[in-house]
Amino acid sequence: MARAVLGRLLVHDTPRGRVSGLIVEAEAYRGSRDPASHAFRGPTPRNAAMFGPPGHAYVYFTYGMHHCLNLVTEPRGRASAVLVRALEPVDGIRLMRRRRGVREEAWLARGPGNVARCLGLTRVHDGLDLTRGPLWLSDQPARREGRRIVRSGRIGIRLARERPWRCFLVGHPCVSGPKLARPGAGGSRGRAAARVRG
DNA sequence: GTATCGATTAGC
DNA sequence: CTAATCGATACA
Repeated sequence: MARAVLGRLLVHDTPRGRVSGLIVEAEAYRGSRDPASHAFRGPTPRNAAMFGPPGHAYVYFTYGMHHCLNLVTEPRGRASAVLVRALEPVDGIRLMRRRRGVREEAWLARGPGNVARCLGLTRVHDGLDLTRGPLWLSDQPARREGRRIVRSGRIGIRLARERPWRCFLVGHPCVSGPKLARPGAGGSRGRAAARVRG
């Protein structure tokens, strides 16, 4: 599913307008057999949506300040989800800029915390049915602009990081990751290269 | 009850 | 590299 959602349009319609973007990076998290998954130790109030029906959202709050969006992918009772790590902004770019305080389009929805911020998502949206809106995935065919899909280890976790369940569109400017130098973020070249190698 | 850490980010 | 900042988790 992490591969399958790449190039698909993710939309959030609200009174403030429509914001949307093409998914360009996603990570799979599996339940009971994935130590990195929030569902590894069984159901809790926080991860309940992961155990719910597929096609719903799992939105969690972390580091005391960020929200992250997952798409639940397996039948009720079997926890599994895909973390949306980056979008190519399509609709509502003005609103995204306002929410992020950033001008550059490629930075708006790079990283899972920024994806949720751009889309205006919080725990309120946890459990929403993605087939009914206002948060939904477009039926339009994937727009991958001819880019190849590759996999890598997952980012930002301690356990089971080697599992190749991060998928992204090669070379897409909106993809996150340690190999990308952010303008103004000096001196991370050597360390970043080492991390990519590992 | 307290201590620690996190599917992150921005800034130095 | 670290601060920010708070809910979840582990453990006494």
